Amino acid sequence: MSEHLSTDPYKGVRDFYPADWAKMAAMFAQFRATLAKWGYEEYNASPLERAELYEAKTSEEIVNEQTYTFTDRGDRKVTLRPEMTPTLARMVAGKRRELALPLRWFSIPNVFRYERPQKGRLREHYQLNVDLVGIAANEADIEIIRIASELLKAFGAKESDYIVRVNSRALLTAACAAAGLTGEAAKRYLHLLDKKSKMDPAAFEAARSSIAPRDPLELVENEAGASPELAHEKRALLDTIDALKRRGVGNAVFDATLTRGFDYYTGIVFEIFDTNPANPRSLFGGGRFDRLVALFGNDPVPAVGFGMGDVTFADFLETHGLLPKGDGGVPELYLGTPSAGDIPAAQAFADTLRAQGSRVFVNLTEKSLGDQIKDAVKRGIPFFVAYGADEVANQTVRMKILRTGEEEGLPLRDLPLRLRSGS
RNA sequence: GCGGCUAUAGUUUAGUGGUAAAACUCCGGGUUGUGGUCCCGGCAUCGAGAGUUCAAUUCUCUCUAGCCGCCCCA
Repeated sequence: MSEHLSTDPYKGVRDFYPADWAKMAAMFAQFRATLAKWGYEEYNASPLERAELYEAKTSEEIVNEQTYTFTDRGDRKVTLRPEMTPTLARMVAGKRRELALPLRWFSIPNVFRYERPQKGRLREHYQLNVDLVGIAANEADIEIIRIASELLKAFGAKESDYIVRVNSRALLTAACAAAGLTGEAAKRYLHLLDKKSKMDPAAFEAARSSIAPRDPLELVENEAGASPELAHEKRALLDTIDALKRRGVGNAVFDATLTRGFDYYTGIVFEIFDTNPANPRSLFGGGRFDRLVALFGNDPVPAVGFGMGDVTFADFLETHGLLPKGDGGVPELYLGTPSAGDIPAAQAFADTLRAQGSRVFVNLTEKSLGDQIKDAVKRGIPFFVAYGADEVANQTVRMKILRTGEEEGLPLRDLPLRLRSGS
């Protein structure tokens, strides 16, 4: 190993060999098909962004310690995008006047984070992002959460397989205000709340009382009437959750401890969890970010959306036996050549098949036909046809169905149609 | 950033203080116009470096990498 280059991919990132990418592509195809039904359009952008895009907009720890940031030769600070939402906000702000709101957009970007890889967490992953931009009303929140749920169902998941936890940053902010917490103190409290489910109750109480004399969470649960703002936000959130339940998301629940890590959320926040105890990870996370676009100097543009990582999602599908296989565009026909001299004619014949839509693999080796058949089997190609002097002379071929071993004789010109009818 | 475990052929694994075994894969041959069986042969400086020893793949240390926790979470 010392004198050769390593064949391993860089730490925490993956190679996608064709069989691997076929699985990813099958997953993405399902995303695209489902989102198309809801009128969502796909966009994309470069993974390189100005570092300042993330400063003070994402979360300090993430930016300082968990991004790939470097200085380019022109002395610009550059960051590999750790998430797509700031890019979306930038793109929306950049063409604010030309874009017809609302925007229903989605993307499947690769995003990067600099941290130690472990189960379900890598340094690069693909993340489906779905956003509805320009609608402040809770109809937008409902649509976005329904889509998240519908995506899972499109893969065959049942409502018992996952749970949709919903909360509201506006509600939490109102509760903090009612408890006398604002600014930094409120932020610290939210951070603590985020960890509550993993903490010992006594430890939480101890930490909480040092920040907040009165627990805002208690106000949310028992004394919403203490502040009109708080009562209003709680009512609004419960209405939204009720609407979700009535409209196809029967497994939506209110969870007052859900906060999400990003500072830019302003309203509803939600996460979808696998209910299988073996895979207790958050699958989707999202929320409303009504002030992000305005950071670019425009008028505020309300927006709500979510992100979902391919690694945890594939784990979910696998756990529940729902992973689509995907053939990855394996060729339909292996065109064998009795001798190397037959290759040009075989390619020419293959051209006529390709022109009619067939996926054809032409042998380029000098292997025997027997070995070529073995090769076809190994590649998972279903049909084999030898093309040489005999076939040209007779204008017929013998097509071998490798799965069964049967052979069919047929005229050359019928081959495309035969391929289309499958095995 | 902290901790635990692991590292032997392309892959998955066995094994030993006296330079390694198997299965599958791959390559070649038996078998140069039609596969899946079978048979034969080939493919490993045992992660890197240092130390102990007559001798290290094996023991020790350092490094590197991978996996798994913690932290944090997109």
